[in-house]
Amino acid sequence: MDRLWSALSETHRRRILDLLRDRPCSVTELVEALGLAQPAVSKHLRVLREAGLVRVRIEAQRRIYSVDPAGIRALDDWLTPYRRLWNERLDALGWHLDATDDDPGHRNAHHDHGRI
Amino acid sequence: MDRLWSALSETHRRRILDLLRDRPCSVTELVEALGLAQPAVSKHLRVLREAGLVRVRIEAQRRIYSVDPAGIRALDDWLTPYRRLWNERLDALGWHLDATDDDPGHRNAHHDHGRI
DNA sequence: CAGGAATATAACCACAGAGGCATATTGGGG
DNA sequence: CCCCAATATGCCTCTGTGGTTATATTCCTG
Repeated sequence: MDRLWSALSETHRRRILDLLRDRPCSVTELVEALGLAQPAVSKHLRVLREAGLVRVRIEAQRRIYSVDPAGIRALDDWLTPYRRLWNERLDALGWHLDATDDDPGHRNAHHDHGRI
Repeated sequence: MDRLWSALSETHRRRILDLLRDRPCSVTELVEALGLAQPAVSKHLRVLREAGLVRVRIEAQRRIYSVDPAGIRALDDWLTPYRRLWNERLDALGWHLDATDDDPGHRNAHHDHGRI
């Protein structure tokens, strides 16, 4: 878990994920997109790989990297218990009940946060 | 956004969030729970606050900290475009459709991941 | 109003990690 | 088989940051 977070804490690595979300890329492509030296990018990719956030497919001398859903999944799992929390608070405070809400039934739940 | 991730990259800070998710706590309570020195905890709390992850309520000399949904919300938003991705991959590969799935209707859904 | 409890801030130290350059490695093409 | 292209790894440096101790601040209590 620690690896996951520390991998994601870096701007360039999040940028890499953004790029890979679009389409799988070779290292060279990423180097060009990021404006970093190639070794730096390779290192970032290593970190991302060890965190379960990207995968490699070897294709001749090219390494084609793509997002590994496992890592994202882990992050989502971590987030789950908190999501409940912010749903409660949102309607408790009468905030923006926008359309991005996945779970429409929840906002009507009787929120008795009795322990506070 | 950078602040958010760097705040979350630290184990103790994530632990603090875990604790606060249960109930709001004073600094001293957190100090005891974490086994860290008080100044260290105060610094972590500062970082979490500036990242929009916790809030403070002043109560006499006590500072009562609690989770600020805003930060969690931001993280969730970041995750959104990726969630689509791993949904596609999961059923494309016929992976573990375990019981942790929040959305029971989904696993039976006819998964036409037409765009990949 | 003095004393102490609760918390924040400052100064300092130590270590992790991000970046750069040089080099090793691997695979393909002439 | 040799050379080049693509990528990884090693080594070094430097900045960022987490931890500690000491001190400032704030507010209740006797």
